Amino acid sequence: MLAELKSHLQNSLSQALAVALPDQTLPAASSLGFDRPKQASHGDLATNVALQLAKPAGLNPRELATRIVAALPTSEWIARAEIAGPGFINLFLTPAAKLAAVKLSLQQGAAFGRSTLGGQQHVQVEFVSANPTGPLHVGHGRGAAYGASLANVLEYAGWKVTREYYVNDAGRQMDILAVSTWLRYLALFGVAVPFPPNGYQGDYVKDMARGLQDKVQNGYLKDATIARITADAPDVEADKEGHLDTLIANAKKILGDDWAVVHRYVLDEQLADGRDDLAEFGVNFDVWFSEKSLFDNGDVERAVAELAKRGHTYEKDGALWFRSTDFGDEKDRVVRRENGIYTYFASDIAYHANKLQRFDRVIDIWGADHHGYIPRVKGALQALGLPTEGLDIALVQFAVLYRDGQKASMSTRSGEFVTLRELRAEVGNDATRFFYVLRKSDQHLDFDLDLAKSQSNENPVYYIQYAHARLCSVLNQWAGDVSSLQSADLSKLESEREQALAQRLGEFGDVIESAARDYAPHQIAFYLKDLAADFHSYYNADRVLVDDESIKLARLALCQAVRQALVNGLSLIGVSAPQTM
RNA sequence: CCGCCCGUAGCUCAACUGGAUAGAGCAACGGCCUUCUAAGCCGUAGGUUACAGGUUCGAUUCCUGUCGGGCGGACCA
Repeated sequence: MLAELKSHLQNSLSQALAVALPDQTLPAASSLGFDRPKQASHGDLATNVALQLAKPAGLNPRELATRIVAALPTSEWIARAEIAGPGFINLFLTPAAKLAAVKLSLQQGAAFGRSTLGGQQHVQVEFVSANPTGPLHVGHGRGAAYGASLANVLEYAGWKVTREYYVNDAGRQMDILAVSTWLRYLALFGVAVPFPPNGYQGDYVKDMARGLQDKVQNGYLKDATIARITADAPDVEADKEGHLDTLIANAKKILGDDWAVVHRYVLDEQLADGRDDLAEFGVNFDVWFSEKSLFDNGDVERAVAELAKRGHTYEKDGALWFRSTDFGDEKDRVVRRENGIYTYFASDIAYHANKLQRFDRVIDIWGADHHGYIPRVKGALQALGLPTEGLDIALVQFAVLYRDGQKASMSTRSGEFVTLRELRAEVGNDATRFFYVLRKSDQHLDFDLDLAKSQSNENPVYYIQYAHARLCSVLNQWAGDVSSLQSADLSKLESEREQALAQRLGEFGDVIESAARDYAPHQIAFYLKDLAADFHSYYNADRVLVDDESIKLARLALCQAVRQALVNGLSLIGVSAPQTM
């Protein structure tokens, strides 16, 4: 409901409460809420204050409700109030109240639905953050769609938002990618080292190898031989991880300074690929934050030292442990290994410490498989004396792709994954974004490829877009100046369907705030479906372009107002609003 | 064995954070195109909200237990 209407109703109700319960301490007007009843006979809005205040007041709820209604001041917004059920107060609104959103939408245009809920606080949304070791797959796609939509919604609801991608450019995985690429490169010159089973198998690695060849020809061939590369390597069957680590060590030796160049090359290639992929998907980032930079500038060392200084670490078996069990974790965690190398966890502590200093609020979007990580991260921040209330971690459940009723598998190493790029090419960006965001993020997602692809009424994404196209068509046929519709006489909108549609329009701002508060952009998709449904129903029942000029203008005003909400809402979830279909 | 998420119509999912007779889409069935886009509309049918207790005026929602599914439980990331 519109802010103006809401505060009016809150004040009216508050006045009535003061009369009905003169001796009670009453809730603040701004805390009074209203429900939207499911049934039309229960009015347009309902309040349960009488049920809630009955007990402290020592009255029965219906009696209290009667007193409140009797004390309710008369209003141009409230047509009447009724008492129902155990003590609900049902409010029936006047047409003027229901239609108020139409004018507001016309006036505010692209800002219709914006809110000041966030108070311009600075929030960071960190998402995707996939290892740049290969193409993004459909699981990353869901995190991307969710994170981008959430960031948009928060921004629209009055936060200052920074979209950030944490680049894991420091770890062993990048080394594995670099050595995988180099081995493929060597193979181009006939140096056929047996490819390790736990290396990166995908064709994109071979593409990068050819890219290296184009760049430097045989410049990285050095004096590599199978014998030198596999020197001192344990048997693959017995110890494949050790085998791979030895290959990496030998590659570093053979390549010398060029190792860093190859490493940098594969990183840049994969980051650029991911960035392009995401940009085409309508997902953009303000900051690409390097994990490696945390090591280079000493942040990791400092964070661990601070933990130690505060007495939350101990040494055991040559490694340095963080006593995370003191903070609710199920076991203590290593931050620095026996070999002196910091764990991923250590850089993650430094990263989160860094983030909490930069922002009022930090939202991490993680795959649900990382849930076990939460206690140790929050524990470490607590141990550092940082405000963990500022950190929210939103888990996104897996997306499982179905094709012809069959599960499609996805494993990066095996190279048999369905990439985000393939998915987008097959399904289209709009349907992909919509399907991803149509489920609550903590719900497992069955992504039905055949349904998403279908260009038919089975596909829900077209339902909303079609409503928009119809609206455009009507407005185009009228061919008048849309801005003139602001002065239309809305009292001509007398039918129930028109008022219901206008009322739905008035809920848009509530949905934005609710979606922002709950980190739940799916609510917007559902709202848009409802709004489109109300419009389709109206469109089918009544004609817009009628002869009566004032009625026509009023209806066009409603159309334009609804169209604006559809455009605004669709853009938040990254779906286009086509003018024709 | 332990921890987290989940279980709602045949299928895929909602349910305004504890409200009234649990709602949509698809699939099924019956209607509506010489009039602004039929990718639409109108209607019918479909439920013991996994199960058993508990909390209270009131539970899909909160608590306990059972069953079932997913994911975790590295000096990997």
